Amino acid sequence: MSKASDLKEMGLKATGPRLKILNLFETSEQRHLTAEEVYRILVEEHTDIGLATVYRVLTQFEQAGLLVRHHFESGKAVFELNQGGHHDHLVCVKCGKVEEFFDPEIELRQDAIAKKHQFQIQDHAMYLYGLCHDCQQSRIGSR
Amino acid sequence: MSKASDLKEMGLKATGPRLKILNLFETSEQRHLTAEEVYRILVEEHTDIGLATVYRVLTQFEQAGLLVRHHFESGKAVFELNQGGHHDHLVCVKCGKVEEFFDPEIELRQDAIAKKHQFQIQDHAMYLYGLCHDCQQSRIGSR
DNA sequence: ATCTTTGCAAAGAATTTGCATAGCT
DNA sequence: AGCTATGCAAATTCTTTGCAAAGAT
Repeated sequence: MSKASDLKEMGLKATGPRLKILNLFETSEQRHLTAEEVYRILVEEHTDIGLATVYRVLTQFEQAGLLVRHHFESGKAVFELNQGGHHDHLVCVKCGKVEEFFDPEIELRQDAIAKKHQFQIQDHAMYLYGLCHDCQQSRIGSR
Repeated sequence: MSKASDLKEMGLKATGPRLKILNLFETSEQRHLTAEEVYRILVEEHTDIGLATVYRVLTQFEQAGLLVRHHFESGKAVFELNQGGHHDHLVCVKCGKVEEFFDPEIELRQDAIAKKHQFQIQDHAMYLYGLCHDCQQSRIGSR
């Protein structure tokens, strides 16, 4: 019942679609999912939830701080569970794999830069795009 | 005639629309422009160029390495002149102002991280979102 | 003259919204 | 019961494409 009460605390009723989508993020081995991917997984699981609902729920969860929305260079929004700590991303442009990292040195430099520019930072993101280890081997179109 | 020959070198004919769009990026005080903004400026300048052409030319210029395309969190693509040196961005979430910076220390850390994760980096981007100096004063919705 | 580019309108992809029905509490 | 959430289809927003007419070399 913890999930249900989590939702209620943020003014969201504990409905089937919401619980399922939240559960999906908590159990999927892929931490980073697009709306379409969430939808497709739900459909495959015989769980019929409309795509519009997926979009609505993802947005609500983002506003509630449960999920974080990212904009990789694909044009589609990608969501991941907000587990507190900030981190940045390595994105494989070939297979789509995403790895996370956190570098305190970079964070410090960011703060210093913001101060120098008199910017009051609210959020920040860093993306490194390239080929992951696996995709460096077979250079010609695997995937 | 330099601009025209620049274009020809990359296999693009030196047409009016292309020269005008290139010139716009070279002279506008706003370095970062969306396709719509380019289109709007051209329309205001009595220069009638179709929106589709703006999109096509921007994409061609990006592929030719003349422009760089960014995806800030807005959902719209933003273009800027490629002047060689890589740099990152501070983006004001209130007024939209964009400031650029380059930090060698951060670049070094990024390389180290990529190596550790065995990623072969092709591109990278860092965005700091927040309030610029001007927008910190009047906290309640200017613009 | 030939091959490229443009404009317009239509098509597409991602996401949002209106509204009647179904679901929580 | 009463108010919120969902599903579906239509609407939006950003961007791309097809095709005939105009432009560049």
